[in-house]
Amino acid sequence: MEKLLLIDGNSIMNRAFYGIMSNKMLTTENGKYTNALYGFLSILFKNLEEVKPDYILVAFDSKTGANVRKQKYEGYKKSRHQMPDELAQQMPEIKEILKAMNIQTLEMSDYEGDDILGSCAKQFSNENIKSYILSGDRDLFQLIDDNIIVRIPRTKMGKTETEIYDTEKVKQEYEMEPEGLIELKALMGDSSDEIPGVPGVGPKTATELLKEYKTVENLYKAVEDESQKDKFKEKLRTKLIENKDLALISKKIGKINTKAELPFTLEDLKLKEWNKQEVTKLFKYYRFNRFMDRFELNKNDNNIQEEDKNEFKIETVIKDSIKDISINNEMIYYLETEKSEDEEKIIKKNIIGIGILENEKVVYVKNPKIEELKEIFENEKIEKIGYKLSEDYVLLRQNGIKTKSIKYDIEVAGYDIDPNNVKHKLNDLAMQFLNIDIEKYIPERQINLFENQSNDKNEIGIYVLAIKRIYEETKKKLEEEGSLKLFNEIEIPLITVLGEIQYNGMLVDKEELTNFGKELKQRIEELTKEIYELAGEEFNINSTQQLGIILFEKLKLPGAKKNKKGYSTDVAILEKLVLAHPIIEKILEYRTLTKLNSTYVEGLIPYINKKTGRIHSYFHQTITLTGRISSTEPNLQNIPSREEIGRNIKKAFKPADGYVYIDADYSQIELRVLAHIAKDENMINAFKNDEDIHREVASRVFGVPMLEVTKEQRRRAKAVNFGIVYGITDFGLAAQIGTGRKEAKTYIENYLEKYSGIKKYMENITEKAKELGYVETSFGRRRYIPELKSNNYMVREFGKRAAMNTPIQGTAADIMKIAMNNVYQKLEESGLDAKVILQVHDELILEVKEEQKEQAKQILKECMENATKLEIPLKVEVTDAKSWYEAK
DNA sequence: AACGTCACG
DNA sequence: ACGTACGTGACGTTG
Repeated sequence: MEKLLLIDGNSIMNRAFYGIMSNKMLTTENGKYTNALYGFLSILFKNLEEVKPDYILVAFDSKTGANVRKQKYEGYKKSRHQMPDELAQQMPEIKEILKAMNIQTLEMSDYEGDDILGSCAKQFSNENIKSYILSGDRDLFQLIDDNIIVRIPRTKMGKTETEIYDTEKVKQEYEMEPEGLIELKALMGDSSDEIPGVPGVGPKTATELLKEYKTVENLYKAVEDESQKDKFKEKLRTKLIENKDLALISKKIGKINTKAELPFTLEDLKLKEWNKQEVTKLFKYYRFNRFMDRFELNKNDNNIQEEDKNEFKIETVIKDSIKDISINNEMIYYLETEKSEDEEKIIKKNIIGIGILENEKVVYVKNPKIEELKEIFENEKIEKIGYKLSEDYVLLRQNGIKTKSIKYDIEVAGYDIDPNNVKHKLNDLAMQFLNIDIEKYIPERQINLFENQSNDKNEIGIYVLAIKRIYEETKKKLEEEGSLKLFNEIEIPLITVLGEIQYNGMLVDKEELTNFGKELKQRIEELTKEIYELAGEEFNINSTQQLGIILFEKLKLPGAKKNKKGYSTDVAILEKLVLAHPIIEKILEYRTLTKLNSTYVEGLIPYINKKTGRIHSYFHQTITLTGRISSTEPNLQNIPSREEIGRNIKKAFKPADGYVYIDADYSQIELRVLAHIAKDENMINAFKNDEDIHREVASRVFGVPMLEVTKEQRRRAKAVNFGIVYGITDFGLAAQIGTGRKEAKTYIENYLEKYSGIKKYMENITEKAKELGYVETSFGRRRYIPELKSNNYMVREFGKRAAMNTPIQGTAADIMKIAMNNVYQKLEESGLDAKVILQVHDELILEVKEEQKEQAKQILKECMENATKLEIPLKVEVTDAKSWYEAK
């Protein structure tokens, strides 16, 4: 039997583009993007290997392809995003490459790629020819039959896998024959292509209906038959009847055309030899070294590739004990771990090996002994250099090892060089800084039941070598950027503190949380009933789409605003409608309570560690663009605080018996930083005099004496203060304080006039940012802002606001980091029974032995206030409390 | 996976 | 004329 591989060119290019998009390195020297090309080819090669086709075709959408369907329904693919330029550029290029590979491509005017694939598959397949359709698009499932299979590539952890769909699989997943999917889509629609379907009918309903009626036409026969009226819920029947047109049109446009007249025979699609010379030329141009190696295209011209390969090699030897390794004052290492199911672990991983650089070799030790690890990791004379050391810190800490002398973390280095580097996998760093795909140098893991150790050492060896090289590269870059001080003095010490914070965790009273959850659920149930009652029907209140329809169509409430998916129903909108209908306040309360329950009760409980009774969140140092820390699994930096009802959650956070919390927060740190950076006299004086800053601003902006500032004026001034820090717009401010735009504009103008230093700063910083392409904090933390160079006005404006905000938010973040380092240091030296357990940007919490609280308080306050010296003092408020709730 | 929404600073 | 305040993470719905 012969095989025909049919490839959906646009779809695979799309997948490839988004799949490996953030690998910045996938560009040629002159900055051309090649990621989609590379990804497409990877997927292509994989499928060629797996399918081993005899015939092949790649189909592309034509420019006019969607028009035919648009004529039937104007909404079709209407708001589909235009292909980004970076991808569009690559479309002709892939066609050129395919041509060099002698692979037939086809685009036909008035047909979409789908139609070509469908036509080929249906017209060429029979018992002797099997078709394999390769696409990222599930719409093609409707084509599946005994001789047609669909293959969907997925990227999983950087590797591409293929999901294979045949008739059986479709039946399993959709409970119907492939052909039925045409009917399914006709009823439920498809938002990505903007096929309307019948509004209000989703996958569930549609599937049920089709089980009985098989086709849309059949269904309508029954629906329109008065005698069968009882077989349908009344609402559903009405919906179906009202939208019959939509259903029929949807079916038409959802159905792939399999009748296109093809300009070739199967014979024309025969797989042929490549034009090796052309392919080599192109691969070289695009720097697809990996493919060149793989297909031995550069065999004859012995060039850089071979050297490269030899260069990135290191001898790895196995030793039984760490003791057998000679380690000097510096240790470049990689901890090998595996997932652990142990519920009691804080980070659910086990250490299963370690690779350490020893002179020009890597030594690999399998299952290192804890005592031996302890000896080296707690040795202050051995400076540690590695990757993701905060995680290692906790991993070792939970084995009773307190790592000392952390010197260099390549992940943090990559982040400090450019926080836009979102990818942090070791391989991503290697790609970026070494221009090397380290996977390439790792021999495939052999599955060998008897001796599965044999290959680990080589893998770990490569990792250690990569760490060493990246260390050398990033160090140079940090130096060039002038960020070495920030890195060495702030970021590196912080790794330990963040590790400690995660290890320490926060004790949470599960019972208290559960009880609060019960109260919430009870009230939620009441509210649900009341809402159904007021709406006159049951619906999913959590569904913004359904809610929007109830509010703005059924109840005809005013002020409907559309977003992408329907009506907007956020608080701002709802609050304006409180008086318009009694259902609104119920919905607002429902929203608040379900949020609390699902995120902070149900969401938090599973994170309480079985052994410690504590929540040990991650605190990430390499996520934000400004230098702040972020917290996940769970996020402890957004525990409710502003509203009383939500604050109750904090009652469940309490110190261990005999301990108290010491909670300190910086007062107005961002505005103080702004005053300092902008050197604005009025603002500096206000802080020096310890004025109520919002009142002071109100007084100037509204031109009234301090004592005559009204509550409302203060509220507005406060919003202006916040707005200024964010890079204010009149629109944003107006939305915030609920006034007209003009009024907001006057406030801003008044403000900038009174605080002219700030006005100057904002002008200067955007100017400078445009010129240099980046902004910096007072401590030399840099953020590149490529948005400033965008052709799009909106994007550029955003860039300006980021340029204004980042030095402020970032400097404040730096100050807090310094304070954290100093607090940790001082607490260690003092020998107090006190632990740092949480940071929330301007708030820092310790858990301290009750008798020692005064000493700890003093240390915390002093460290925070004296973290740095600004034009104005830093003010810190400290309290002690028996729960987080009480710390106000 | 994307979106809307909402919790925090 | 357009569409907008900065920085995060989690959840539920929808596709």
